[in-house]
Amino acid sequence: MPRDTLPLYLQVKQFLCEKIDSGAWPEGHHIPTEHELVSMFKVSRMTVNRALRELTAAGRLRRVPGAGTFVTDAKPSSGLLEIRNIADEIKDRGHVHSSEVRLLKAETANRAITDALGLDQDAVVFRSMILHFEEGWPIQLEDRYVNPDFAPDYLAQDFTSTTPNAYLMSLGPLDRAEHRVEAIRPTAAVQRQLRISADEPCLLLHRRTWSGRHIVTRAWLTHPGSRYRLGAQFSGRH
Amino acid sequence: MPRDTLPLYLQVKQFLCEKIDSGAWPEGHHIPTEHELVSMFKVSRMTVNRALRELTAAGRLRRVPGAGTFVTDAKPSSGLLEIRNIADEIKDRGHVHSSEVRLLKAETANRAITDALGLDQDAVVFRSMILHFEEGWPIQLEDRYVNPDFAPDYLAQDFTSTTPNAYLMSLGPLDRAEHRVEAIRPTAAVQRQLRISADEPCLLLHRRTWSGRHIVTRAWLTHPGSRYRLGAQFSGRH
DNA sequence: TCGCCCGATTTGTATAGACAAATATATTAT
DNA sequence: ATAATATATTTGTCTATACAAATCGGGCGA
Repeated sequence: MPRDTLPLYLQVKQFLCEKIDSGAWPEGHHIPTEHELVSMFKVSRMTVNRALRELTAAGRLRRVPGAGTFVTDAKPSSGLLEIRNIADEIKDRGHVHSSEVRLLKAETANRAITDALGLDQDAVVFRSMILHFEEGWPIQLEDRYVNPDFAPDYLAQDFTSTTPNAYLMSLGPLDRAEHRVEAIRPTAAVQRQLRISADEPCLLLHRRTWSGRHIVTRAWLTHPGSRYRLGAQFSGRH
Repeated sequence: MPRDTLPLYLQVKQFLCEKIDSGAWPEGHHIPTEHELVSMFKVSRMTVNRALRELTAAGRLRRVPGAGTFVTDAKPSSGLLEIRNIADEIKDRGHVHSSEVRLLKAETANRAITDALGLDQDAVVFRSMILHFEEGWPIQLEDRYVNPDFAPDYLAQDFTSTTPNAYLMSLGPLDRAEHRVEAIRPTAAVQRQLRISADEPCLLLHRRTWSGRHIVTRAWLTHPGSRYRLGAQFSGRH
């Protein structure tokens, strides 16, 4: 049922989200009451109520009967289920994302890599290493091998403006992914890149992505333990 | 706003969920129209609409304007950090699982805990600490707070024969869970329990579980980084 | 027979009003 | 001053109604 104008309850949601995202309403802030929003938007209370109810279900607001509606203290953590690129994740937190390409070349991979990508031994594969920053702080070191059959122009991309994940998804449907999460000690190279000490634990997210029956890419995403959390929500019936 | 009787829209949701879960309405089934549900439950259309809208948001129904409402084809993929108990996981690997109960008592929790469980301040909550072994090696330290309203007999259970997770699931439907994964340095207590050194990173899985609108349990699951990996598969569109 | 139009059905959004329940605030009594 | 009480505020649920938009089905005409 597309329409020329956005439904009223979505307009209210949009307004509220902007206030929260911009930081105008910090965590714990007491937002306008339903009655006030009714006056502001000239809509019925049911419409305002729906907007507030949905944002509450989404975890952005917390409502206390008799008291008021407040901005949720805990920001929603990143989705582990969804294959998101780190840039979107950071932007959703209202932070600035930037990245540096540390390596982008073709190389003859070892047996483990070619096997994983379903290629012949000694086949040439693409490799990229990209360091992602959140508000200027290193937040993820992305070490990635890519199947050239799937992305022949991979090396020609500018990965400071788009992420490998976003680029690969634009080429075709990525229909399956496998993740593994580990807590590890950083190697010397990782320590240097992420600017952390040797005793800081790291969260390593290992990801393999399929398109059809072939593996498209295999990535190791290393995060500093002190600056990153991986989150996921599941909802069932009610 | 607890009440003696379940809100009408939840009654409708419950009815629909039972039909779907029992298999009475298979995938793709055309469920009764809003008008029919209005007649069945003697409620207003807005109430029925809310129930259907929320189940659609939860991914259990698919609505087509002008056509009808259908049971979703794809079952919810609990693929990722599935709520498995560690015992099953270890057994699936063909290994021997054992466990030791290190603590099992009622205590007056701090504000953060009672808030999380939706209880009054200074309310008494149940707490358990259980150490799980795989082939005799410590593999998980489970520190858990439980809402006594949901599991009044929690303290009387024998958690060497059944896990807290399995017990809680037997009491009622756990319909929502939130996970967070971190890489952390072990505390002194954790080092001792898991028999690891101070420089060994640990994987901390933080889990909150809901039943209806109340949090049932909050658990911290700490694994030694060298002996544990968290795996997950996810298929679907992007 | 095939295609088109019109009406019936179904979902999507929106309103105004109502009462209940939980909380906060002000008032009163001790 | 403190405690108990009354009042106002705020959220939660529910109803009856209305119109819009999308789809489906049948009848009509070429």
